Amino acid sequence: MNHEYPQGIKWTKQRKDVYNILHDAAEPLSAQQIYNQIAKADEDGSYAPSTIYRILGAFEEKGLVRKTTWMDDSTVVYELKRGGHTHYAVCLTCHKRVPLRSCPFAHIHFPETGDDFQITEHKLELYGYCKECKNAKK
Amino acid sequence: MNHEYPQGIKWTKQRKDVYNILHDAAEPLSAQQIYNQIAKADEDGSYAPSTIYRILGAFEEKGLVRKTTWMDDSTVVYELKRGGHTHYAVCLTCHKRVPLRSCPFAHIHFPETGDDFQITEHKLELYGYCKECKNAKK
DNA sequence: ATCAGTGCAAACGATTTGCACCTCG
DNA sequence: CGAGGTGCAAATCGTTTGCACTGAT
Repeated sequence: MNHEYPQGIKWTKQRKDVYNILHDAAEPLSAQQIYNQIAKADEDGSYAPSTIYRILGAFEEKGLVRKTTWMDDSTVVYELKRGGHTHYAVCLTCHKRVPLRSCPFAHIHFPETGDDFQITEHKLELYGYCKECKNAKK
Repeated sequence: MNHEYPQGIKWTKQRKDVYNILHDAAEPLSAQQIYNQIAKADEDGSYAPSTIYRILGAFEEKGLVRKTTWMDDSTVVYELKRGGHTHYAVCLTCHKRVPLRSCPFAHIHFPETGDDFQITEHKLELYGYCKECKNAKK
């Protein structure tokens, strides 16, 4: 836990735990995943599920986290807002997710939308087959 | 209803109705939206919600529809698989969706994924502010 | 001390499932 | 006629809410 907790919010034990889990996560997590992780780690009884949801809601309001869903799965997931953003390639067979090492839009302009729509963010997911599943199919 | 129904599946009245609605839809629809549309149009009592879900599930298995979610909203939506695919720009204020008139990846290569991941599909959503909401903010 | 945060259990909305009946092919 | 589809109601799953209690500042 060698990191600072952002200011302007009350840091209870529960909130710190959730924050730490998101901080160490390799990819966006659902409320359930966070709950399970806490339940496993915490001997002294875990938190109420509702608490996790409320904490995530509070984090979102404060702009600490980004709320999204994977497009192939309707579960809501949360990720800490860091400097940049990451896109993923998702395997259609084993559902493994591989982060892209760069954003294809870094130096590319977005297409016109017809009206003068002002683009500020974007989300991209690639789908296909990972090395293992591709070979397995042969 | 001047269109053919794909073969290899039993075409009940209910399935035809759902198919027609998806056929005429401008964008992906949720089971609820389809249900509501049928409930409104059909005087003679509408279908059981479960029927809509089962029909959509059957369509997906047959490869007739594509199942997705909007990334800013966890609702599951379905769209008929047609020739191409469409991306949308979503207004962060009024949630209006504007279809892009072309896919930015039409002539652009995907970034490396590290492993040799074989990309077959992709999904993109742009976020920002539509003309009206952009002006309203001033 | 005070007010926001938490636990618990009940409420909710979307989706699924079991079972008896009905219908397309 | 027979396999598969449908309606209904109960069950499930993720998430939200009301209320009394607890804890951070």
